Amino acid sequence: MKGRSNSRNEDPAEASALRRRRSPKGDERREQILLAAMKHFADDGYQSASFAAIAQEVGLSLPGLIHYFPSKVDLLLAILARRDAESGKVIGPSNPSWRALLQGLVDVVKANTKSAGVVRTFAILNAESLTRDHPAATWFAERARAVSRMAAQCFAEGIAKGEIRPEVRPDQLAAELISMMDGLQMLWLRAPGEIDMVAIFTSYIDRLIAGIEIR
Amino acid sequence: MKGRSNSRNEDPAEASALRRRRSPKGDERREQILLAAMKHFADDGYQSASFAAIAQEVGLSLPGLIHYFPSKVDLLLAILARRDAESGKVIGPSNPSWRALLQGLVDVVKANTKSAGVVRTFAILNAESLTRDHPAATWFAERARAVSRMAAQCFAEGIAKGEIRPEVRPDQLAAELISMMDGLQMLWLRAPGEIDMVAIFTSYIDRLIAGIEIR
DNA sequence: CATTAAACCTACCGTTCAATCGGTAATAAA
DNA sequence: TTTATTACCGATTGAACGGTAGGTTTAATG
Repeated sequence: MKGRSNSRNEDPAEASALRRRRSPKGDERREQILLAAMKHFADDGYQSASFAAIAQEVGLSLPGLIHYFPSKVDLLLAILARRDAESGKVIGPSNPSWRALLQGLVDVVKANTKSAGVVRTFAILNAESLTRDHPAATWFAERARAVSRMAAQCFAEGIAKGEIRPEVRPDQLAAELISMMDGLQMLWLRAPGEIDMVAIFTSYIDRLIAGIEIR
Repeated sequence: MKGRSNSRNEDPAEASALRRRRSPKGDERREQILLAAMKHFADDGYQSASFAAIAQEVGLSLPGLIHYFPSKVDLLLAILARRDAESGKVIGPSNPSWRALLQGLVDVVKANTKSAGVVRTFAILNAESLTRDHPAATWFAERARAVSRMAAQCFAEGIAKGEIRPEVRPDQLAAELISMMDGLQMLWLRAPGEIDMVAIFTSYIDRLIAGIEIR
């Protein structure tokens, strides 16, 4: 009884929306809101950012904002969900070689220096999510875990192929990589412009490769 | 006219306390408060921690706490000031060789895994201080700057002495070190026990030395 | 012993904040 | 055109928060 199936409209997009009416105005609003929220979270963090201030920035009252995102937490989760969707498109289920992985990370750092706003948002939220009961804690934890496992897998294959020294511990090396990237971002957040993230990370990666590869 | 100089009491400790009466009970309270505050800041961060809850933990009402620390910011700054005092005792104005510096950092990481509570407090505050107008922002920024300059100086001397490859950029290497230490702490904060900070940092430092020294 | 500061307390205040209630107006679908 | 849903708003609420006012008791000092 859930589908009357009389009209010609049966495509998946409509089916997933399930009784959800769309309006172009609403979609645009959602976009504005997510952008404004990211900006506020980037400045003040999630906890200190004011839900009402975000509403005001897009020309809405607080109830007006709540119409789109029923609570502050929902707004945060929507931002994280969108990040999932976007990175899902880009990365895909590929399984790169360890050299390609490292080169890819360098590219990521390069790209990050261009889009400072988004990067700042997620770096701030990442740091803030270390506190107790933070609504984004599990998201960042799982994300770090996934990346770590992926990288460790690459290094393990490198060892198996005889390209990487066997005494290298894949999981530890993966943790080291993540630490360096997150740490660099923290330093960069504090003094953007004073620090050359790309140069530092590149020289680090070069030294890393030289240190683990079998010549 | 600032000193009446009639009584025999003229030692510096008394002079700096300047009309301040001491009581053993108060000193003990101050100690309790600082400890409780660090615990709360470690759990929730400065912003989300409740001033009144800290008071309650040491068996005081909020005004009772305010008697000792006139505001929440004052309490935070007192914690930072104490850290300054303690690290001032330990480090001193020494100027170690770059090898001694790196070994010292490894020792610091080792020591940190023992005293998790304090470390967590400062790591959380460090991360939180990245947000706008955070009361601890300048403290952490200046601290990072000081450490960075010190390390860069060590590396520069190493290059001058012909022990380190001349293409190494001292300031960038110093930034890399700080990034790694802060990043490792973030990862460790999220899953303490799951990550072997000492092992990861040690192998990183070993590879770093091998990569920059002239053989 | 007298004085004075320390060591607290109860009661209260002003603000900020996320969220609710109960609506109205526009608009898309049947 | 009817109907249901979207897209909002003004007023309000309740809780949490940092901080103040004004007091009393305890204890150190001269």
